Amino acid sequence: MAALSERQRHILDFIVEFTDEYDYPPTIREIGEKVGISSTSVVNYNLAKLEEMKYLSRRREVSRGLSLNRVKLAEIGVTAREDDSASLAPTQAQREAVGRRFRVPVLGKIAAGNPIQVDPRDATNPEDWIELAEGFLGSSERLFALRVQGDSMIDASVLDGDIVILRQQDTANDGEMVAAWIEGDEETTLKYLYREGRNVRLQPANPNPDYRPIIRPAERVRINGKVVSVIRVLH
Amino acid sequence: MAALSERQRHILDFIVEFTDEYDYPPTIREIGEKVGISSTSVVNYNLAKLEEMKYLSRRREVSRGLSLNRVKLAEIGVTAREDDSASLAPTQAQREAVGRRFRVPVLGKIAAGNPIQVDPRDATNPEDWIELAEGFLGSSERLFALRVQGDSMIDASVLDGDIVILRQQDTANDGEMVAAWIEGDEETTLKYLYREGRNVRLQPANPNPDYRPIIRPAERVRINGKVVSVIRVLH
DNA sequence: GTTGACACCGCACAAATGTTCGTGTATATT
DNA sequence: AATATACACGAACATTTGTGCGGTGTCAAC
Repeated sequence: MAALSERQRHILDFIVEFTDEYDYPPTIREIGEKVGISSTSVVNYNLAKLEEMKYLSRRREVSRGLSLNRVKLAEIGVTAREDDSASLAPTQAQREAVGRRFRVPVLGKIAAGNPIQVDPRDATNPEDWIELAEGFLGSSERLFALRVQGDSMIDASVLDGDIVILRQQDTANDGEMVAAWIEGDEETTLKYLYREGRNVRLQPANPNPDYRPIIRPAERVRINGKVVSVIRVLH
Repeated sequence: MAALSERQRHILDFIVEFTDEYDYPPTIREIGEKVGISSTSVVNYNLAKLEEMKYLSRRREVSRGLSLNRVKLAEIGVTAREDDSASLAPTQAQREAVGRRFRVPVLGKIAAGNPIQVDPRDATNPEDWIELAEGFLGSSERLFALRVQGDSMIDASVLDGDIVILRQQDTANDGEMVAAWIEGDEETTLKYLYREGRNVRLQPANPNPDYRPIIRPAERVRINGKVVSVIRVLH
């Protein structure tokens, strides 16, 4: 699967921003204007690509017929608003009434061993939701979850089958457990993060020598988020 | 200010329903069709009224240029979807799967050698609550939580500071992780359970020889509950 | 009975907007 | 060199879609 071009990322960013502001998606021309594309057909072309990659769905011959896949967007760090689509924000009282709970989408599996891509099929419809109380993990903003596959983090007491909850962020401190996207390899993996000069070392936590650290130039590693919680369900 | 006509209410209902399904608002004609209005101008007329009454706002000369005021809608009982995090709306099945939320009391700390009587029936003063979604752990009945102190279960990837969620039950199968009260020793401990004849062996999961199995007559061990989930919050 | 506000209809127009086609330019592949 | 592919451009086209205007019917007020 092809990776996102910079242009496509801009398009996604803009659609999110626009939709959040107006409650309806932009037209092809509105996208082109903002992203700096003079031709409507080019926008159309890229939208088709984005649909192929499941970042959004389109309805043919329908104006503004876009529907974002926000779950998939979270994967690549395109953040959207968290709360309601009300153009007039809910009052404080209403917020209280609703309660401070939030759901976290379990986007798919992340291989902590042999790195594989987060399964795009499951990304459309998260396999599950984890519901937590605010305050438990601090802010409810920008959280998502992944199901761990493999044993590479076993020394960190993260087992195969565990669910890790991550806060979406682009950076992290040395020694923190992160989910990272490795450009070129086109893979997402769960590892400890260490910086080493211009490089980034993604360190597994398993004494088995099969699990080797992955060292890549910093600019080719994009951090998806930092692990803030680990959840295990026994059977 | 005039009240809502039945037609206008239908229009609002439809816009909400449509937007929830497609992520973009309907056109004037789409509204007319569904609500049973043959003329676009009539829809337009009523939309103007609705805007006057602040139920929505419109952008002139913009297709689908509607933005609902969900707060105002809530006042008159027009319900919208609860969440909007996923643009591809959850299926009914998924909605059901998420189910109700419930809170689990964190009753206290549990540690070998640190005698803390834990009585799930006496949840008078829990130090905290964990909030979970039903379906996540099955029934919400008879669940409680404890904060782990010590490393006796480190080999089971249960670390100091983790929160274990237990289902209150008097018995458990061999190999299950349980919280057990040991009469005579007057302590509650978190261990693996094994039966050995008339005896019960409570087995820690730590290679350190300091952590020895505890073997007691079955009648002197009371099982408080079985661990069904482990939760860790990183800092 | 006339007036005027209100709700509605049908239709035509113009603007907005998605689609398509021919073309060009790199880059990789054969 | 020839071919294939991905990406881009511009223009024309066709459909979608909001707007505007003339007209109808009802009802309460004057």
